[in-house]
Amino acid sequence: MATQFVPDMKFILREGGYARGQEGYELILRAALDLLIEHGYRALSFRRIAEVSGLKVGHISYYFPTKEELVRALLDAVINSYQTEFDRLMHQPGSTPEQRLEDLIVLILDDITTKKTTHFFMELWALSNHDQFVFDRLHELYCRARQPLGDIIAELNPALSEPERETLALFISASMEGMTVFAGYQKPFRSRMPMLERIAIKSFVRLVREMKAGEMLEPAE
Amino acid sequence: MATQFVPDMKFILREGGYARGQEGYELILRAALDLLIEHGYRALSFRRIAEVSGLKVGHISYYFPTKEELVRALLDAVINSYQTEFDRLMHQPGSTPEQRLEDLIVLILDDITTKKTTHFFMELWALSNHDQFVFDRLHELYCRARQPLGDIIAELNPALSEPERETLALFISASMEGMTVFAGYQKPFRSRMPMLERIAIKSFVRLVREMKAGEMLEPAE
Amino acid sequence: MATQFVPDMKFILREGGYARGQEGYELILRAALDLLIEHGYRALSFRRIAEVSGLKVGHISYYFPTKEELVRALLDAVINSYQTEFDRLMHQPGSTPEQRLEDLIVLILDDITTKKTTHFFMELWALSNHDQFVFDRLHELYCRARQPLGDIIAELNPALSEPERETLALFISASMEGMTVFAGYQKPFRSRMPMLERIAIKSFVRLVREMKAGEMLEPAE
Amino acid sequence: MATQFVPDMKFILREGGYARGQEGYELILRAALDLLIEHGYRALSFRRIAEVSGLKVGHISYYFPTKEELVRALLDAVINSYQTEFDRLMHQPGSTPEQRLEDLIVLILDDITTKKTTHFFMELWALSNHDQFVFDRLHELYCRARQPLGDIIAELNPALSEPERETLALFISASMEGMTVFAGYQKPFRSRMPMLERIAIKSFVRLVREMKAGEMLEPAE
DNA sequence: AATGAATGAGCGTTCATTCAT
DNA sequence: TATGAATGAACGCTCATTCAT
Repeated sequence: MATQFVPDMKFILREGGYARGQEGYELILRAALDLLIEHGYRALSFRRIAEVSGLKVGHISYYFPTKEELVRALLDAVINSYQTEFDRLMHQPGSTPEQRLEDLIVLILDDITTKKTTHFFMELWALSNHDQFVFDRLHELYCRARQPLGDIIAELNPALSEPERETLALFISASMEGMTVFAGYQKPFRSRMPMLERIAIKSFVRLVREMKAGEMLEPAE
Repeated sequence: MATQFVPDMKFILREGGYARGQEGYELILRAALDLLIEHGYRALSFRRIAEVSGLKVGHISYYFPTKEELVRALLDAVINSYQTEFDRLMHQPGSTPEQRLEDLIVLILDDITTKKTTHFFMELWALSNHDQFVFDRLHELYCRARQPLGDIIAELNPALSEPERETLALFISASMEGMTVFAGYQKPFRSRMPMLERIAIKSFVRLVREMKAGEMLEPAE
Repeated sequence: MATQFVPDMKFILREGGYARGQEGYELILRAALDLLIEHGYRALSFRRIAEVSGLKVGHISYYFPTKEELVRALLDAVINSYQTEFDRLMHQPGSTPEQRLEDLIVLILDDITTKKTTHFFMELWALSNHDQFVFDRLHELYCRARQPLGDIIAELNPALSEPERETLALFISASMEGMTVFAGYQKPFRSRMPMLERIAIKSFVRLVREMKAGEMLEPAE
Repeated sequence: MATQFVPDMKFILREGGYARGQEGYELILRAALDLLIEHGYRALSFRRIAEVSGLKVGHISYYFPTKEELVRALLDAVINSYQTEFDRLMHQPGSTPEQRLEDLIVLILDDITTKKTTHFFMELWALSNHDQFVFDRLHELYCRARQPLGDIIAELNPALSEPERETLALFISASMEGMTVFAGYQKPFRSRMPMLERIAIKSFVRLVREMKAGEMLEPAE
């Protein structure tokens, strides 16, 4: 029934079990992610997963005894795949720090326009307000994703202290996440993402370069 | 500091004041908003609204024949209240354009740290991916909220074209929304919001001032 | 499907509600008792109650939000009906104390041979081992049922102390309950109940008459 | 005091000792009995047996293809063990018949206060109402357990006919079973069991001695 | 012998909704 | 207006059982 959205990510492997088991395990997680992205968390029920995956309801709770475990496994798998991809892409050798910063911005803002990222993270944001596990996993992911940004900032502006670099990275990261709301997948200003990208590059590069140590600590007079 | 846009919920009242039986209408929406903010969209059921409001389930579907109507009425009312407050607060006479921009930034970023705004908008973002009505109302709200920002930009940098000003306002607005994810209510970097505010002020003011016409249209060389 | 076993007892009335509601309420409890007696506690499910009563599953949890509440209401109703009947029958004016004791024994042992009493109490005994509520209600019922027995003993043998009378009543009451196991409804020695009754009368009357104060406190030498 | 009929569960072993893989068989029944006694028949599921025994669900239905077979094997084993112990303990040579009767009463009433006997037999009583197999096995057990009692009665009162002796044994046996309800394990009058024991001894000895042939056949005048 | 995979029925419970009162 | 009664579908989950490995 649902659009067969099958993300291109490697899921966590289960430990042990027969080969046949791994198939069902993956089918379930793929179906679950499909539902989450296509129809939101409300649609994430054992019965709808059964429909989409072609398995039976009881079979799903054979792999995941409770819904909580299913959700955790799903988030773990998807967040891990983001982490893996981020780690890979962000540490690739670039020429100048400016160029690497620019590449990073483009990478993230492009990712933001995908259906998967737009929908998945917006669900996570909402869930994280009422679910400690989601909150923690999300925090962990963002921390790791900010790390390469912090490294580049350290190169571009060595005068800044560690907390200052961190806060700057936070500001830039947050700014980019905010683009999801207006220029994410099928958002009203999706078409302006290229312009927003240029503004971001211009603004962030200058911000990092010209920020003076201590400057962000004093209240603006 | 920490000006709250919507200190109480008078806004929920329908025009014309208290007609007979209108108290029920208000009670329901108040309870619904409370549930949405405190426990998320999952908790927004007729039964729980009945519990919280002290009314009976049947009574709620007397006012709102379907859940969809209730949700729409709720979002309508709350979004309207934000709109009203935005319109009032953002047009208040300020000294210089810079000062007015700064005031606006502080106003929005402070509002973002409130429980109500953090939780309510994150629910809206998630819902807007699968519900056209939410999508439209949210778009409308943000358009009106960006208007005063566009006006200030026009004053600060008259050389920019209308679409350029709009895109700049979009960028700034999106950046600030993104702060919700990291420095919103009970978010991991809530305590750094003051620093983020200073960075935002510094960065946005310079960005608006120094942006050249046509600059954001060309790809970065 | 089940044999339409409809006990002749007055159920507790609900407070408030429409007249139509009382019907459904009684239908459910009657069906529940029917199932408990005919097929045991295992058969006491919302779905089987729905089948037997002709109502819908959801309707049953309208009256009884949880199964625990249903079970409690059922036990309350049935135990209350026993209490009412006991209180009525046991306090009726009899000629001599011996005659009243004999009447009581006959009353109880006859009741024990009914399907309702045999099956219902055996379920309760089993449940009471793992359910505090059942334990408490059962204890309460038996305490009240022992009271008239204690009164007769006091008349027949005024020399006994209060705890001695109580323990004697306990012994006699327990003895009679034990008959359920062998001479209850459809039990292997059901047909010998008349003989057991005569033994009981003979034995208990003599036991009460001839018991000496302090005798049951000393270990047999 | 407090002689326990079945101190450990060796009895559960099938004849022929430990064949290969028999450990599983024993583990399962041990776990099943544990569950039945600790949490009642409701807890007797393959899953919970698997948890308790450390085996896998599939493994349990390898030994016992259906739950019915498992339950029957369990009851069979446990009832057999009671039978064995009864036969052994009740035929041990005593001095006088009175003394042997007294010993028997003490033996049984002490056993009744154990958790295992109180819980196990109350489950059996309830099950026997809806399960012919349980009914039959229980009947058989009680018949054999009554035999030594009948023998003692024959010695004490040779004037009684065989059916009269049998009925007297039935009455005494039933009386003692009834003590389970009030003075069994964790029952409200558990602490009065010593007094009840003395009453039982006094009452039963006199009853057996003084019962006249034909007396229990005529209605009391 | 032992276990993982899979099934289908049933469990208590919540849900939005309809309708008579 | 307001509420109790009633419905039917779906929820997460447990169950005994079957089967391939």
